[in-house]
Amino acid sequence: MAGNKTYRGYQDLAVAFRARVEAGAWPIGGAIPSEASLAEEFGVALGTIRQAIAQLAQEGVLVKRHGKSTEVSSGLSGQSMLRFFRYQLDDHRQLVPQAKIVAIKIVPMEKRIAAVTNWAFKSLLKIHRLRLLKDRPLLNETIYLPLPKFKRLQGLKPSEFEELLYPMYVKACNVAVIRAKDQVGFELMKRADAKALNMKEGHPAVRVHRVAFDLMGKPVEYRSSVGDAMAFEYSAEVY
Amino acid sequence: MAGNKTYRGYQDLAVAFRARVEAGAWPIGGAIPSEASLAEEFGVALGTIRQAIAQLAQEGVLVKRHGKSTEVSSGLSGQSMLRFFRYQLDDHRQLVPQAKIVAIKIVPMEKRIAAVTNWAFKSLLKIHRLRLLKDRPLLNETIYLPLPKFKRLQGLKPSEFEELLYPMYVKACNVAVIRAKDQVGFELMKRADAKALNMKEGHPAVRVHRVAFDLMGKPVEYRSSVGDAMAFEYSAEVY
DNA sequence: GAGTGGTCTAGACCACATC
DNA sequence: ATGTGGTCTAGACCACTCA
Repeated sequence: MAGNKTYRGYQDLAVAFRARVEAGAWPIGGAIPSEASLAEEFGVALGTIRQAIAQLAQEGVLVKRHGKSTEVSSGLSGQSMLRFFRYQLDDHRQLVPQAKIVAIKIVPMEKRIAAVTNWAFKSLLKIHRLRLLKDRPLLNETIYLPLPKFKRLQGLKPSEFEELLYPMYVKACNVAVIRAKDQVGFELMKRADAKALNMKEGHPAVRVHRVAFDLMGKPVEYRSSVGDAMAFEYSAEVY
Repeated sequence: MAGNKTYRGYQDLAVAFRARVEAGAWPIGGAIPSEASLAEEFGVALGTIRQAIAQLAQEGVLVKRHGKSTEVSSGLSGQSMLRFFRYQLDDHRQLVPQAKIVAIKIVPMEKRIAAVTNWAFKSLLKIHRLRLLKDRPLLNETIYLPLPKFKRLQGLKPSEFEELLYPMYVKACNVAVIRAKDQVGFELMKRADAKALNMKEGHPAVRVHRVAFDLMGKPVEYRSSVGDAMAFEYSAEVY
């Protein structure tokens, strides 16, 4: 029915599927057509469709649900930096993390950000955000978003922001973050961070620079998070 | 020919293959039999064998070589902690990292180590090791190895150790490390670390605790590495 | 029970590495 | 040229989800 291009293998199918996601034909969080119907549509065997889907599932673009459907991933959710803090370890687990938007403004592109993100945009949405636990500020975050794509956040009031940003990106801007790269470094706390966190300037601080990627593998967010180094414990897997 | 057990799916095949690796029937770094011969041996279709192999390849146990063979992984090699240091970034890249074994001894199991590794052994091989760049000490490492398995390292002289430990584990003890979990934290440098690194006690320090896993997914090494926090930059991917 | 993804088969042909 | 892994097919049957 639809297969317009010359067919050259399941990788081409994966590309075609990706294109549908990008075009919005397969919306974020929604189910894609069944394997059987795709096989018919593209004129290939079921196994070939399955191989293409398996690859995209592996990359985190699609999520398979046995007996139900295969869906377009709606991205990361519980990946907050807050999980690296070891405050109140013995305390009750019922702590509700809070988020407070301090400021939102538009700024011109900065060179250092363009360098790590490869963004060619001219202006950025810069969001200043505080993360708290039991009303105590733990993380001072600065978030940079490319403006064409995230313009719907531009006019929002701080109170209209949700606690978790990634799910909010999906709803407000149709962007799903499925992968990120973190850089964890150490520094002496700068005045601005110290003020926001109610700590002393020069106190040992941890700084995490994160670049987040969407379903197409393109960088969609740059974030810098600063907190108390002595209470931070980062964990990661190495392969 | 060999299929002794009741066959219940490709996951059972994966288990059987893993068992062969563990038993040494398929030696580390060596090629396993061809897919066709395995299909015949186990009395299943080629595709089923391929699925089992794909799973183990995904887990890092096997490595596929198109046109050649599928091999048992010989593990990580270039995963040194030294890669997180940003000394002489503009300098020539030709820096040869060095490693110096300071001390080797046998110690009784420590509770905190048993807690994170689940080891039930009674004694450990404790290796004190220094990592240097241009003769400058950057990392002070303490490595704990369970003793039955690593007894062949016990009698070695410091000079007989190689620069990279993981490849050495393969050769000397038939253990391949294919995965690890890192925990990155900050602390004020303790006297012993400061002395080893030629720094001042109380200087900001980074500490990485690592648990390394072998082909069977079992923890085989616990390591604690301390360095100058100001020169450290850890990077990781988030999924 | 209908529909979906998961497993398996038997066989064909392609792509790569090696001699 | 031979042997290995990689791709694809067409069809069967199983396992899970949900109305």
